[in-house]
Amino acid sequence: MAPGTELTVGQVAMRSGVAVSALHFYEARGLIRSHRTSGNQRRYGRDVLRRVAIIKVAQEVGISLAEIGEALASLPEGRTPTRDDWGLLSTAWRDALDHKIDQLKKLRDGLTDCIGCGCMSIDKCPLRNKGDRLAREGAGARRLLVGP
Amino acid sequence: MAPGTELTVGQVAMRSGVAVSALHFYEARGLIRSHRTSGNQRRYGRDVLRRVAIIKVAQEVGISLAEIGEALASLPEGRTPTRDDWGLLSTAWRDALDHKIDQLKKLRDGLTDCIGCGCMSIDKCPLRNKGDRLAREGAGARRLLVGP
DNA sequence: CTACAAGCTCAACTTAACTTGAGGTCAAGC
DNA sequence: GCTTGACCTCAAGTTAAGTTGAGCTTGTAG
Repeated sequence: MAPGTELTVGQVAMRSGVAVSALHFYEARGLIRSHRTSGNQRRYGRDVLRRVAIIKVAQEVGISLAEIGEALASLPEGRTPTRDDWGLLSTAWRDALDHKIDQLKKLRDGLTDCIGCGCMSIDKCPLRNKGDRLAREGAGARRLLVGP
Repeated sequence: MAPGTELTVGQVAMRSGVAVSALHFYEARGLIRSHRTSGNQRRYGRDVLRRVAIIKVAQEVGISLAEIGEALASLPEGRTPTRDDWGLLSTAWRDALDHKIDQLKKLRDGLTDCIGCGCMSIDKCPLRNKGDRLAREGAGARRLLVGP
């Protein structure tokens, strides 16, 4: 296949390290897009690799598909995101990430402190209280942890 | 209630911020323990609050109930965990946290880089490559956890 | 031109971590 | 002694993020 050619699901799967079924799934969820050949087979533009990469990385970090979907929705459909598109997305995410990193650090430091503190009082334990705050934030109806 | 008294599920729920049903659930999973009154109602020792706190915090960090259960199993049954018990747990978990923070930073930096880099080349994109690496790592049957 | 690998759809199953509900029991206040 | 609210059990439902399988179509290599 000449470079620049469109990709089949299988190719995307191989290159992205994501299962074909997962790609179908992402498409059903609107996270990626494809068009079809005359024979009804999916064909993807190269931007899909970028999108999938983003999805995976974000998931590693515990961002839900729903959230990822919202972020990706801000990218223009069908064309490879431009520098500016990227800028918007990544700036927004970076802020969220910064926040999250910060919280995790606090949590970590809390843990470290708790090694020494004895923490007999649940109510005063900084760790516990942090946990509460995070729990409240991160949890819609439910939280699934692939992550955070 | 005099201090030192045993707690009912409702009380534990209120004090720990966890639903009664979740407490039942944890008990079924062996993460916490109770004994019963003559009328078959659960009564918890005070150590349960600490355990629940641990469970919640660990979850924040992305540790599964199964793993938490294993860790808690190493704590002596029935008594409030000591400082040393805590030390072991929190050291291990802090590593998981560090890992997670690290991943978040990578994602953030990847995003940041991508603002400027234009990243038209998927193959060279740092984000992409990170994604690949992660994909390979977690690829087994399915990954659910943060793995250290 | 015919295998057979890849694709397609759709429904059902999976796991984690709970929640909800039905149907029945216990205990404390009036 | 009765009513009300907290408990109990057990089964079934829920959400996320996919996977698996059946049954059928495409496309490509020999």
